[in-house]
Amino acid sequence: MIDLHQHSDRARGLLLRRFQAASGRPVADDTSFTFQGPRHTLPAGLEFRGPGAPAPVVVASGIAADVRRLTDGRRQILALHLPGDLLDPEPGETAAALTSVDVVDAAPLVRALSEGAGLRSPLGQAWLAVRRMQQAMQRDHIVRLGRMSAYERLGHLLLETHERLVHVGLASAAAFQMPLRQDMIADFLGLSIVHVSRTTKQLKREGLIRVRGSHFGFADRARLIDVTGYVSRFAGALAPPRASFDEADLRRMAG
Amino acid sequence: MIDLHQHSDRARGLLLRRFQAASGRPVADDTSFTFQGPRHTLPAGLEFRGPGAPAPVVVASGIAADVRRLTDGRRQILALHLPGDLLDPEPGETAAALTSVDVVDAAPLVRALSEGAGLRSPLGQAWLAVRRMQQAMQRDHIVRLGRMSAYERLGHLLLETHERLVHVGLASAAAFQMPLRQDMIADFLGLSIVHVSRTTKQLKREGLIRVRGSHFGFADRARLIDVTGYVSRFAGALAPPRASFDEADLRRMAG
DNA sequence: CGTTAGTTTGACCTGTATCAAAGCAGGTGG
DNA sequence: CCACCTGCTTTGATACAGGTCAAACTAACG
Repeated sequence: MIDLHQHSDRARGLLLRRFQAASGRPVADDTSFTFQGPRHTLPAGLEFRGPGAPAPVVVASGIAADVRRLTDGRRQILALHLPGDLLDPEPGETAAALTSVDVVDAAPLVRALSEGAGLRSPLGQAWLAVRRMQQAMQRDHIVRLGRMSAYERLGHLLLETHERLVHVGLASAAAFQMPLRQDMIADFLGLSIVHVSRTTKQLKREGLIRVRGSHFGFADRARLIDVTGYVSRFAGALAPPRASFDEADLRRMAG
Repeated sequence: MIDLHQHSDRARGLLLRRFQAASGRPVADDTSFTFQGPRHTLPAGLEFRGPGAPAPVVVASGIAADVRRLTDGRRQILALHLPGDLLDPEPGETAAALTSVDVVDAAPLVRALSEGAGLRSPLGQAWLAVRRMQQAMQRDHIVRLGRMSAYERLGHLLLETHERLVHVGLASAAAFQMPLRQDMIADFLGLSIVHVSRTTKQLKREGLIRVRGSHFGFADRARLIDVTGYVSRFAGALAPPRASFDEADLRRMAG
């Protein structure tokens, strides 16, 4: 009971930080929505297809991902969902819990947006900002896979993941707990496990990162940003929203 | 004048076919919107940033694309826009005319949707279907780049492009005019120009395709679909939504 | 402690890139 | 009508990034 509330509060806090980071503006901790149970714990390895029963959902802890699997077993991770992220697999797509994942139903938020505040509200704008950011990262991912070397891909991913964690308060300025195992990194970056290991070593050797277990630190973040061409997709980096079609997004989530 | 009208009508016809193909339902040729000038011709090679002057826009002829360029000149094509497609670059993203491209302003359509028909209408639903389809193809692209061989990538692209052209009436059942040069294909598939040439030859040699200039034919489409794992993203092909991660699944996968 | 899941290393192989040159149009001007 | 561009594709030779296989290492954990 108490546990449940702590969980919902945590998810709420993370989500609001996320909104703030994506929109670039503080989002008042208004009372237009609250999360209440049921809270689900998805065991590591669980794969499920969207739209799910409690969907969309907010990740409270653990790492989820959108995945595709080819007939011969090859796996490609399409996107990562860190704590505070909205998880809402498209119809026909598969999502997976990479680690054990706690989620809370985001329906109250959707309701608050479609009935109450609306997309014009700060909350609504933040929601849209998050979606735009997700799509921008999806495009980043295409570039990473299509035109970057393993070395660049890994550095880029580390910078992106770190930044996302920082913005929900789960990492300090120059170091973080990497939440992905090497096999997941491999399936995300389109590489083999072995090569991820070797590439990590190379980044270390060349003085760009420091690693102890799953704890990563940036030894020379500026240079890493330079060599990977990393561009932040958070607030400041995004142009202001366009007038048209805000409605579309809402309906998609609602219907 | 007359030319202008022909152009707008053509764009309108293509767009409606596109809507129909994406939504899987005939879209009545309602009069809720019409395209009128100005019609732009974007010269081949032009790059521009969204949101552009006439945005969104419908491609009437030619090929446009969303592109990213790395600092050292490497280019990655994120998505292709064939005739009948909506082109609406995100803020901060770059679009390019790969060939000379004729476009018409899609504002009338946008107005019709936001003021008149609404998203619940057949037209609105078709619009949403197109957007969903674009996103599905974007995810396909990630898989192609991350986990498929050059051979698979190329075959997959040919099938996709052909299908898209068929649905706007620009290709017959088993052959089509490939609208992309090999350097564009390379930048789309994350390959070198030379390897695209070699891979094309291999597909030919193995009896999957027939090529004469830019005219491509499928010699054994079924086998090509099989070997590339191609899945259509057009209407009928979308899996019906399934209720998911109910407790049953959780239990089953828990172990 | 032994067991297990994850990472690292080494040896080797292959897919794809790179470089450079040669073929092949389709158009232009002489 | 030929001769020559110019833009695109193809071919060959070679190099390298990244894959595969298999074994050794590490660390957490019962």
